[in-house]
Amino acid sequence: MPAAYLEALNPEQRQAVEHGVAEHGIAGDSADPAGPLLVIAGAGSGKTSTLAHRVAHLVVAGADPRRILLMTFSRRAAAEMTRRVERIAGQALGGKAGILAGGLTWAGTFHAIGARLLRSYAAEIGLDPGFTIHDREDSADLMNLVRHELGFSKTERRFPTKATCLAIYSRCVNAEAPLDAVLREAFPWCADWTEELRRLFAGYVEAKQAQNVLDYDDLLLYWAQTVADPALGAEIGGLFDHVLVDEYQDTNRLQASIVLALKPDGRGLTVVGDDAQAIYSFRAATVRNILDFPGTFDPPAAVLTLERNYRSTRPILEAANAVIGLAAERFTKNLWSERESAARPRLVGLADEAAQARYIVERVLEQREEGLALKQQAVLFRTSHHSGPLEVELTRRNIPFVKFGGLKFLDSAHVKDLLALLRFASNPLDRVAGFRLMQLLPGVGPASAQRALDHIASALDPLAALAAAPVPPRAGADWPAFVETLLALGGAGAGWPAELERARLWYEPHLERIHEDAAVRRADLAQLEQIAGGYASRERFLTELTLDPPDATSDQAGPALLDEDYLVLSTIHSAKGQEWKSVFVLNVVDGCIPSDLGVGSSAELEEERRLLYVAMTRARDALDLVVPQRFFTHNQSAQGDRHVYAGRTRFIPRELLDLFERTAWPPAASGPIAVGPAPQAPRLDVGARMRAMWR
DNA sequence: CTCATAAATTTTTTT
DNA sequence: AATTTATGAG
Repeated sequence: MPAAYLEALNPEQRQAVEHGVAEHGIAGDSADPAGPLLVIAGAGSGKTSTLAHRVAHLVVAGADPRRILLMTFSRRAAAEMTRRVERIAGQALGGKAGILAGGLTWAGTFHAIGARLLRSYAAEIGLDPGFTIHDREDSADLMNLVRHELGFSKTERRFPTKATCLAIYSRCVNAEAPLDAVLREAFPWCADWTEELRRLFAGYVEAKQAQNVLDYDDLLLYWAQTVADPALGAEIGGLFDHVLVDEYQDTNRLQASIVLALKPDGRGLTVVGDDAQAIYSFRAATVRNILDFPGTFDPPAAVLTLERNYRSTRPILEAANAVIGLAAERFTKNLWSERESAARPRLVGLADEAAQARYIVERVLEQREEGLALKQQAVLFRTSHHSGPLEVELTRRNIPFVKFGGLKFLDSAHVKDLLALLRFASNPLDRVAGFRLMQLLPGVGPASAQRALDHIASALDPLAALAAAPVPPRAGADWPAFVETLLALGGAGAGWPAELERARLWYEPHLERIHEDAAVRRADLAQLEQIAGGYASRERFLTELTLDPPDATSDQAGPALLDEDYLVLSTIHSAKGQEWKSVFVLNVVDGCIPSDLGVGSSAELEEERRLLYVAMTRARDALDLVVPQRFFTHNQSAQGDRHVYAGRTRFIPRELLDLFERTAWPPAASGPIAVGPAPQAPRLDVGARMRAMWR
């Protein structure tokens, strides 16, 4: 008797769920799971649901949930997946749901899982288990320190910036490619610096090790190196009977190495993805992983394709298919839908970004009147700052919104200062944290900070050494308080999260002194304390916060907002895997999609095309692509005009136009009447004419 | 050596 | 528009 939850699946989904799982329990026993499986799952084809069902089905059939490794692209996806698995399996198991107790203990991102494994295997690979994790900015700061030490900051020609150096380093690691190849392919303008970069990276690696610090890439790199050892690889791989990987098209070579080292023969391995939705090659992800997957094994992996789309109406899907259909490379499937609708997606032409913002606000409100909650609507854009004018307009009209992607609240200086204090107390060898902290004190600059850090670097008890170190000449009265706070935090301390309050009390006077807008920033710190309460210990807090930063920012920040209705603003990248009833895409204009920067190579151009495809396939019932004739741009050329006149994106050429309903806004018939109190564009821009006289 | 000011240089997207 | 480097005063 097949389980009820299987009945809801279509034949392909069901095959994917049942692959290698016999009617009565897992084929053979759990030590001998099925061969490798690749599921190609198109947009909206029920991918998440299928994967969740498969995991649940494995558990129902007797697999131990604690021996299932489930790796997702984001923390949010992991949480969603866990929730669904527990629901499905809970229902099927009924009274025996106790089997799920503890649930899926190994569900998370590659980085989070890596951090956890490395902490427990630290001793065996010569790593101090107390390591701290640097986020992107910390890593860049450390890179900068090394760059300074090597004297690359005062070269004749400008050396690449710290961020660029880190990006190059990161790509070498993640693509498993040698430096010269990376420079040639991705950073040609830095090719002259090959030898200097090599020395820089060598220094960077040494600095990280001396300070007992890992960066994002290390979490994967150390993991890959560990499982590359046959004995350790077998041991760690042996922890798991089943390994499932979501969004496989957006993994890079390093991640693929890890997966293959865990399960060399592919037994128990399932990967899911969609080659048409690969949008992370800038992070060294490669579609080859998914395309080459079946042939990696002997016999090759089973391949199942999910082509039925349950999300979008047929006209929306047809338009999206047409866009991706023009791609240089054919994809592995064709999506179809049975959701009929008369409404084609709209292609809306309007004057500029201000009009674009007003159009969206108006349409969003209109749809809400018709009963569509704000939460069911989303605005997507290519780059984070494209939503600027819209955010202004939304704030002015009092429409609540939450923005995903772009600047995080953790990136703000004051939050980083406070976190640096906690990190430095936990790991006094973390120079980046110490360097940042000490310079908060008046009279302490880079030189004094360096000296103090040098003084404690080789000490057995670094904090004690700091207390004994000479006080920087101009630090004065602030220094003893600083040291005292560190000692208090470094010892047993007041416990968590009381420690954070102690840290804040030290920091607040400095905050007042440094920042004009201290009041606003204090509110952020209060919020941080709120968040901190949710973590068991300082270690957990610091680790998980860097790996999983709260990913939404909103104007009227605060947890209260999350209960209310709000409009979603998101970069296309952050919108991955999500769906809304109504979707707006901003700036569907050449120069934005594709981005001006993305037209260099044809590979980059193709990725931009997939990006538009991903954006379009987020929509269930309504899709508006907005095309401003004129849009604002900065630093395109040194003194060039800041307005750019651009046409519709090249990804929607004339022959595709019939798939869209083309409208102009405001409607021509409405005449010169202003809509609401919104400022109209001037009829005549006299100032622009005056400026033009002299060009 | 620190701190303030002026000049120069810039490539989105994120774990 | 924002960040980093160079320069000069104290």
